[in-house]
Amino acid sequence: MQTDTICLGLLSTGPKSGYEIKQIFEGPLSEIYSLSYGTIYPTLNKLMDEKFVTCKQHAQDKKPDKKVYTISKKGSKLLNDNLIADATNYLRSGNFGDQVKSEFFLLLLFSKNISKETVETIVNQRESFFKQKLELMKYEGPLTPELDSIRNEKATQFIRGLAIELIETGLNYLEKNKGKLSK
Amino acid sequence: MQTDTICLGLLSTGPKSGYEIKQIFEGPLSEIYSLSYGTIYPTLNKLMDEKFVTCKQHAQDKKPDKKVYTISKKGSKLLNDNLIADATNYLRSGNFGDQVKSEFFLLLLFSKNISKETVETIVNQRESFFKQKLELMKYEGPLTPELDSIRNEKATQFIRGLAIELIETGLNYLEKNKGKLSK
DNA sequence: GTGTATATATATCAAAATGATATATATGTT
DNA sequence: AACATATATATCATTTTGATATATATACAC
Repeated sequence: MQTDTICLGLLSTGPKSGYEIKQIFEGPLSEIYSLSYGTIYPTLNKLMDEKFVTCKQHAQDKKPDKKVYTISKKGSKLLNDNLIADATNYLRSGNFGDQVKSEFFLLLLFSKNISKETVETIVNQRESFFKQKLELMKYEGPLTPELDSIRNEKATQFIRGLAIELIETGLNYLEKNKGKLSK
Repeated sequence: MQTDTICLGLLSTGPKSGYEIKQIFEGPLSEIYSLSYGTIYPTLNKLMDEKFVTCKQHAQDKKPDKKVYTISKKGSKLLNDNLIADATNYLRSGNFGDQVKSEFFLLLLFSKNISKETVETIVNQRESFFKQKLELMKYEGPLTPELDSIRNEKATQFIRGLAIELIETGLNYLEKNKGKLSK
């Protein structure tokens, strides 16, 4: 799926800034996708040029202007067309797996060449990182309207439930089996 | 971690061709990393130029020559140095999460715009794909020596065990909760 | 028997994405 | 006083992807 479509999809639940789109990929959607600022900002500018989104600049005290993007009718049409094409291509492709890149697991894979103490630190840091992430994932309290519009989506709830189970599975596995690495 | 280091790490368990490196990222390591041919072949050529690997060309009846790469002493030294630096940088970075990109979950996220039947087909295809993958992951029978050298690594066993649990978690979640998507 | 698909194998390259850096300010911490 | 972190956007060299090309064998359907 192109980044255009992803941004339009996120904006279809309510107006957002580039910074907030990035936050979504560091929070509720971090287990299913990621995007860098270097992709998000040029994409939003391109969508603006082609009138798929409109932009309101909010002056803020002493912080850079916040540019909040809203999807246009033309943008909604594009989103719809692109999603139908993407779904068809996905089924045609025959590739139903995800792309994963894990620095953590590569380090474990080649851990023969790394000191035992360093490997232990790496595993411990991973565990506390994901314990914290799990708490954030389970958080039900108030959010900014931008993040709330995503959280309330049926599909987001579905994805969040899965993300929680995947993190718990990974965490339990690490705790039970990490001894096997150093043995 | 640079692609150089990843290729050297895989070659450190035994000589392999570019095609076999790709196979590893489609099989036992697919849940933790991925690389495309467009990255693998140029990297192997670069490693050759700089004498970090040597290459033996095996003529095959009517198939392209198979180029089997072996790590050199110079390459082993580089692997060791790079891994120590990568481990240090990883701990310093504070970013202990993985990078994930899932076309499947993006399609679910934006499934409002996709017909109910198409969404059902997408979910069913995903399920049969991962059921097959699970069987492959659990396979204990004979393998080519190249794939066997990776499978026998302690760390690979560890990663394989986790991959199996993650796939099972994902599969069970889909089966239990897919009804919630269309409701 | 002829077309189609898949598997073995490597190579290349335009287009896309990353990750680092820059800019600017407030707040909190050592 | 120095340093880190959070809010916010922008840019760009380097890296990666994903598609395409080349070549042959096997297997399966029509």
